[in-house]
This record gives sequence, C-alpha cells and structure tokens, in this order.
Amino acid sequence: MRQSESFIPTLKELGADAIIPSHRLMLRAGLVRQVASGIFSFLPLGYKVLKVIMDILRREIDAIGGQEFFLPALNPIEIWQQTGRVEAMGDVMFHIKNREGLVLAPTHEEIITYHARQHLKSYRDLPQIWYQIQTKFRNEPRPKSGVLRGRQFFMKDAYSMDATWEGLDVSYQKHYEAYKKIFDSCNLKFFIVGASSGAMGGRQSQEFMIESDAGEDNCVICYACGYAANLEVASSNAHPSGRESTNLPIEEFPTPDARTIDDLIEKYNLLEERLAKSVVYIIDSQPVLIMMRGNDELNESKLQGVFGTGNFRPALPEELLVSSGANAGSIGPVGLKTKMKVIADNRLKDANGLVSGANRDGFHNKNIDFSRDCTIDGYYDLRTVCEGESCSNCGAPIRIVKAIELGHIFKLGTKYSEALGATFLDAHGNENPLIMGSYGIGVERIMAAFIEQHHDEKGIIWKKPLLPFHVHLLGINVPKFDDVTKACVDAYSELKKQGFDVLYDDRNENPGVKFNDADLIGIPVQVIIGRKNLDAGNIEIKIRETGERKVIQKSDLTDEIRKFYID
RNA sequence: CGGGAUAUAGCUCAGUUUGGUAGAGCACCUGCUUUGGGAGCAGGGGGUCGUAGGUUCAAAUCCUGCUAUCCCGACCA
Repeated sequence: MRQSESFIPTLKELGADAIIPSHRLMLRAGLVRQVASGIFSFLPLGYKVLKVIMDILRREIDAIGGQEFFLPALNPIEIWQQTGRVEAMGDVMFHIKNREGLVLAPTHEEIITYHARQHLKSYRDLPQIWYQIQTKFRNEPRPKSGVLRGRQFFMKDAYSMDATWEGLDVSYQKHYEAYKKIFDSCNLKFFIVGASSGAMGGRQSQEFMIESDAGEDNCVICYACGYAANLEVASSNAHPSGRESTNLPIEEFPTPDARTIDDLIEKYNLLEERLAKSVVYIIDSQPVLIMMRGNDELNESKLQGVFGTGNFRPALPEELLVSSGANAGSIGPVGLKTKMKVIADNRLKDANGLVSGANRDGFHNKNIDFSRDCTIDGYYDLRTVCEGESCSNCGAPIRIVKAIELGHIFKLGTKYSEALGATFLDAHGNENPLIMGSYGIGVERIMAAFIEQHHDEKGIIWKKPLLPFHVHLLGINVPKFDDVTKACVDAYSELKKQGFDVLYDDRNENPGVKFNDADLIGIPVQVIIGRKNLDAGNIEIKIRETGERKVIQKSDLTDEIRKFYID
C-alpha cells in the first residue's frame, strides 16, 4: 500500500481527554476515532489489526470444534423476559424506542439457547460449541479508557452445550487451553485468576487478565510462584492471632474516646492483633455479627460465598442499637442485647486475650476468649487480602495489581436452558436441561492491552502476528530523486512478490515526518532508502522494537526481512 | 447517580477576570526554497465562540436552563 494513497491520519498532538497510553496511541496512530462517548470508528489501519485478532480467535475456537454463527443484534424482548434478564440488566440494556418489543443484545446466551431449544433434542446431538464474533451493545454508565469500556464493542462469545456435568468440564477445559493459546499468540503477558461466580450462579469461573494501571479489577499476584487471584476471592498467609499463655478473666473497661480500632491502639496502647472488630450485616433480613481482626477489611464477595446469597447490606445505625445495645464502635460478641448469629474471620480462630466492644457505649471488654466467653457459629476466610502479605502458596510477599479483564470462562450450568426450556432426551429417555458454559473475549481489549504492553515514548511497537503491515518502506526524499524513487519502487514490488505486506511511504514529506510517523505507527521493520546509503548501493533496516539499525546491500533486502520474520 | 472540569477554525489551545472589529500554532491551498528525526519565506481559504433564553446601545465574555465530552467515585454480564 502506498502511503500517499492511504488514509492513515496520524496526529502530532492530542488533547488531555485521552489518558491511558493505548487510547492516546490508537488515536495518534490513526487506528480509531471517537464518534461519541464509548463509541468508536475503526479506521483502516486499526480495523486491519482487529481482523488479525479475529482471525486468531477463529483459528483457535475452530480448533476445539467451535462453529461460528452470525446472530442478530436486534432481539425480541420476550426472550429476555423469560430468563429474567430484562430486570437483571436494567439500564445496561438498550431498548428500541420506536419499535415495541425490541432490544439491542448486550450478550447472546438467550439467542443461543433459543436455537439450542429448537434443534438439540437428543444426547446424540451433544456436545456442541457455538460461537460468534460480533458487536455487543451495553449502555455503560461510564464509558472510559478508550475502547477498553465502550457502549458498542466486539466480543468473541462462545457457548458450550453438554449432556453431562463431566462433559461441561471437558468443554470448559478446551476453552481454557484455547484461551491460553490465543493470548500467547497475541504476545500478551497475561495471568489467569480464579474469579467470583457472583450473581450469575454456576460452578466455576476464571478470568484472563493483564496487569495494567488502566484496569478496573484488583488482583493478587505472587511473582515468585505465579499464584494469582481476583481480590474478590484471594487469600494469603496472614498470621492468625492465636492464643496467649495467660488467660485472665474477662473485664470491662471504659473507653469513652475510642470509636475506631486506631483509637484503641493509640490511646490504650493495645496491639492490633488482639483487637476484634465487630461488623453487623443484615443478611436475608437477619442481623449477623461478623468479627474481623484489627483493621482487616471484610470482603463482601467472600461473605456472599459463605451465605450463598447476594441479599445483604451493612446494618443501619438504629439497627445496631436495637440488636446489640450499643452504637458502632462499642459492639462486641459478649453481652449482645439480642441473640444473633456470630461468625468470625479465620484469623481470630479460637483466639483469646482479645479486646472488643462491650455492647455498652463507651466500654470495651478485654481478655475475651472466643472459645470460653462466646459462641462463634463459624470461622471463615472473610478478610480482604493486603499488599505485602505472604503468598498462601509459596510464602513470598504478594502484590496487588490493577488488571484488565480480557476474557472469562464460565460454567453456566442450566440457568438458561431451564428458563427457556432447552431440554434433550438422555440415553434412558429422560428429559434434561442442556448443561451450558459461556466463554467471552473482548476483541478491542486485546488490541488495547497489546498496545499497553508494547509501546514506548515514540509510539506503538507491533509484533507478529499483531501488525497492520510487515514492512514500512520509507522513501527518503522521494519523489524528488529519481534513483531513490526507483530503488523504493523496486524494493516495494520485490517485497510484495515475496508475500510481505508493505506500507510504502512515498509521500512528499520531510524525512523527520516519515521517521516519526513510522515510529508512531509501529510496524516492526522499517526499510529506509535514501541518498545517504543508496550511492554505495546500500539501504538501511531499522528494527522498531530495539531501535537497532543495519546498513545492508540492496540485494540482501528480502533475505534480511525473511530472516527477521522467521526468527 | 454523586463530586470535579471542559466546550472558541479540521486538530491543540489563547481570548472570558475588567462586555466594544474573532486570535495563535499545527493542518489545508498557491508559489519559491529546503530535504536523514515533526523545514523556511511569501500569499490565501476556513469559525452562528456547544445550545436555548435573559441582561445590555453592544455578549465568546455577565446571568439562567439544557446538552455533550473527560476525570474521580458508585455501578459493571
């Protein structure tokens, strides 16, 4: 492609609106343009790379037996009502205004299950893996970070239908392996985390993440052993408080000016590890007292896991007073005004010598022994892990990083097949709901994530196979000098003949413009042909990633390029 | 939905405090020069100052409503 005839609108400067590197570079290199908040046009160069990503997705999902569909973005709302997701999605789903009963699909579980119901009637029809690479529409409350969170975006979405739970495990594992190949193919440094199954139900869920400050998820990572988990489910080797040798009788003492854990530590010279913080939640309409150590933070995802419900909230101040007899800051497990369930974090298991509220405003108890003085209905991992704690796997200090979610794989189970009546007959003639899995990847996110990981101050650094062209041929002072122009045209056609995709900068621009644009666009190899070297029969090759320059003989060009791409 | 900010030429922005002829750089067009890291000179085209109202002899500028966009938070299958 001749650059003089191409639409590659690079930008020298950019406003302050775009913050993160991938967003800025995608705009500056002429890959995308924003049309409205969260809505982007892909320009030819950007779309070219996007198609490469889609090809990789197709290749790997086809390889595990996936069959590609093209599904409608316009969906009848009835089918969404049957699964209860019109309410569940709420404002996230776009509703068509001038045609009753149509919505824009934010995802495609419903439509896939609809077709499965039509035709998958026997265990002999299973398993199936169906997928699509299509636009999804979501009315995000706050689109951000360029294409990372948009209102319209491409998703590779795959669904598996199995006759048995063991079959689902197999389908799930196939996707797990395929996803690793996909992200490896894209040269992404990624990690996989166990994720909360959340409100979707289902048995297992894993997320494919890349570390990035632009990310919206927090993940625990151990660089020593590779342990990684979403903060929602992560654990660590935080030391339990344990038992002290002296076990004095419980004793109330006045603490009129202490309402927080830090107050107690500072004003009463107490150790954090001997402090038991009380948190009251209303879970399924019942108050529950939750004991956490010191300043440990309660992890609501873990709480949801323990109680198997998302129907909970912190208690209101008046509810605290009614159930415990005291206000926040003076609540504890001993002497509660009303009987309520009491659970505690594992870190406080069977501990003694503890200080906690006395359920009388302005008083605390000391020398509390959890196994002597109160009934703990259960010990669970309830705390949010902190930076620097030791890894539960290898003991090295863990880090907490922000991460971008590129993909998730999910064992859906029978939620959708039951709701929509997608059943099959098993070998015994019994009717069963299809057992489903759902596997998504954000296509634009792969591109943005790649750029986040592969750029420098000058621009993008593409790497095979994610690249818009193999070679950027820079004609220095063309079309002015006929011999330089001829050498460029010769190199251009020779490289094309060898099967390389070449962007030939034949524009009548200053050399500086061409060099800077080339570094910005980031094609891996630049071939620079100019007066300086051509008089000696030489041309120059520059490797974008390393900046390495090599002056070679003109006749060696295709060999050098081939070597670069084969190595 | 809460908090903050912004809206002026294709792009990046000044001008708004203190009301009085619409500005710069880049980009674009013409000509000449230049040519290995975002060139120089000369000439030229281009704006209903987000939008609707109000105040005023006069509004980009002051006042009110609305809209859009960005950032932080909430939310996020």
